[in-house]
Amino acid sequence: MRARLSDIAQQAEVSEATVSRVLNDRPGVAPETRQAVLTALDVLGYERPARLRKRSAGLVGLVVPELENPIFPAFAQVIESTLAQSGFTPVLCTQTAGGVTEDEYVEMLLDRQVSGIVFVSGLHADTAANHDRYRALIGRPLPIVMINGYAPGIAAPFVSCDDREAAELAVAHLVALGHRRIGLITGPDRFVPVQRKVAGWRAAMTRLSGLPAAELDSLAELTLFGVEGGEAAAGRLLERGVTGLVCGSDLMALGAIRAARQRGLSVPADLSVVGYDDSPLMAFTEPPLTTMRQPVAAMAVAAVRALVDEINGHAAPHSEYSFRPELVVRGSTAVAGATAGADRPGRQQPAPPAVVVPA
Amino acid sequence: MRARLSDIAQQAEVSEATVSRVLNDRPGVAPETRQAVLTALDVLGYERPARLRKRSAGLVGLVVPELENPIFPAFAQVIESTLAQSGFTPVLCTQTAGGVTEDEYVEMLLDRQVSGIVFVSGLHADTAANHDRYRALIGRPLPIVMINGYAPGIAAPFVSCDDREAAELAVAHLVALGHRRIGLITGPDRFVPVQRKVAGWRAAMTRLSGLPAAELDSLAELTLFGVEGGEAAAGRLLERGVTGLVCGSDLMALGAIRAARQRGLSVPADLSVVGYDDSPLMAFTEPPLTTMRQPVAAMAVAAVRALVDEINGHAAPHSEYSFRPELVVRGSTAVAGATAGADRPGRQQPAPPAVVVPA
DNA sequence: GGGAATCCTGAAAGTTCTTGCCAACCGGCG
DNA sequence: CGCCGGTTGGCAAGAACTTTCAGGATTCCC
Repeated sequence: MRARLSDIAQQAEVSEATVSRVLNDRPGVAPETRQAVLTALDVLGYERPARLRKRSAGLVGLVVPELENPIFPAFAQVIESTLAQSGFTPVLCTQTAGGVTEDEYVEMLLDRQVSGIVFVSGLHADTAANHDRYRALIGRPLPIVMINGYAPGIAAPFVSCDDREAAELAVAHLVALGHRRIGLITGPDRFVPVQRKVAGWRAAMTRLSGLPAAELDSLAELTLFGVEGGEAAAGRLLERGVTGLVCGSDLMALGAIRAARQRGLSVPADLSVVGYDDSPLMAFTEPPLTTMRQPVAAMAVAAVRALVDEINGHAAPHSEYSFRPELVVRGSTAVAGATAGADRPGRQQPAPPAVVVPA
Repeated sequence: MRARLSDIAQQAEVSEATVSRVLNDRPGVAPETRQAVLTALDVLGYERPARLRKRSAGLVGLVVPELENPIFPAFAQVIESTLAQSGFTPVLCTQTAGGVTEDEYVEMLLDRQVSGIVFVSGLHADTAANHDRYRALIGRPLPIVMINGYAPGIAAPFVSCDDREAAELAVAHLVALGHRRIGLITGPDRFVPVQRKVAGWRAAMTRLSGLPAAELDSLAELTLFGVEGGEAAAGRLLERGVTGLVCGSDLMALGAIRAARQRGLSVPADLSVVGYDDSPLMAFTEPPLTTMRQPVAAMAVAAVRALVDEINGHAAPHSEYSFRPELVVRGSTAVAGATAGADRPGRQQPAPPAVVVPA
């Protein structure tokens, strides 16, 4: 049996009339009385009308694919604090293997009446996915913003790091160190950022490495994201004689370093590795990872600003904001052909400060 | 003016009686008619009662303090997938500096009618916080489970890693390597896990190190969580001649290693460092970090199982489930007095497999 | 200290919603 | 064709909720 007004009135020691006033958010009730009624409401498990729920507006969904790659917690953290500064309450939704899918999360967020949704590396980055889901959201209308990925025909702001440029800069860095056989390790081909990195790598290799185009195909390994994928792919590429590797994520780069070590090779003396993301802790790895930094904070601020503008009715430009990656030179890249242990006696001494080379 | 039953009946082209039947979820209404009424409800913006909202049940809040320390994403990921397997939809809430507080998140979760809440390292671990908030939740009643922290007088299941044991094992490991002046670096004193680590460290030091009790006080540094806190504290302890350090988190351990390097010391030759958590990527750090592993998966499963039991009305024991930490020996600890570069020529070769020493 | 204005509250009157009953309608089936 | 089960509308009684109105408390001003 559901609680009735009379029950609540009894619990709060007021009259039914007062309870009714509180429930309908009408004036003429003292704040303490109002609070007492609300408390009684909760005690008896009475369902509050929506208007009494604080900030039911101001909720923003944040959908990220996973938390294992530290770049995603990093994005989540920055976006959340930026949203909070704008007065919105973030609701973080992360997919898990065999768990809740992006669509299910979106449905839940719609039920919860969110004001907008930020997608980080979601299905919008997957060319094999149907993007009608996003058009449906925009049509409701519900403001959405996409980070790292692009799909044509979706009238929403896109915020991306320039993957193509990142791959080109990584290749250029390795070429400048004397490398020529430079492999690429990244994720499955259906993802937009992967395609862009492949394009950038291929363009830079064609321009700078002097390798014949036919040979390039054998130096690109598209594998699973994560340490293990990088490890497996690096193993295959090392057999093809690469001395430099451009990786699509820092985790893949760590996997590649592990693969090299397992073959008795030293990084960076025998193999130079460039990561991608500059996710947290990469300065503490062995060796400290040279990587392409995504400007996470700037991207988060841009995404939140665009979303807030849309929420407030000021349509943001529905184009792609492209952010420049920075090359962060640490210890995983070195001049090609340097011998292990010669002038690099391990990294026992204080690590040299990272050199940041803006694009 | 709010929509009335008669308006909805008109919109759906049915009678008021039918609308009333649908609203109260009573039998005797054809599925198509029911759907038509629900549609009319949404068209007119009538607020549906909770029971008609899709999957409003099955939502579980997951409150974590931050995402910067990788142990928290790790917990979140495992708990989320465990919850998903039990048919619950996790809602992850992370606090951010200057952003949403734990209480605000809890209030939002209550509004969203969650079935339960999991707190990871929340205010329940803070002895300076008022724990009435948790008693109020339990009184609603709402099932809650706490991870890593304990507060007496809260009738909820607690799931913790045995901090005291972890600190003792870490000290024992360092003592076995010949260290005697072993410092402790951990967070502010008001947190339960900190107090327990201090107690464990003190007990083990008294038993094993031979140092006078009076001297111990100067070897414990309570500082801020995070890399910078560890760095600062390690600097102070190095001046007091420690050769081994037990740290309250992996991030602090990384900070401690950085502090040692900045003073020209080598880890582990001049200073051995033990972390805590075995958060992801710690096998890739320089040097690979010796650390006390929290059994994250086991703890998550236990916490979720307890919560699901409570949600289903089978009260779980309201005591503390204490999980044993494991010592994971990697490269940041070595025999005391070993000279830099002598028998440890850097870690250029494949890292030896980590040795896991269960408690 | 008194009086008036204001705010808050409860009783009662008024409105909306729920429920039970029954008849009407519809389609399937013997 | 007529029976039958399921569905729906009409109606009315009554329950639940809202609003009105007047009384009581508080405060402020003189």
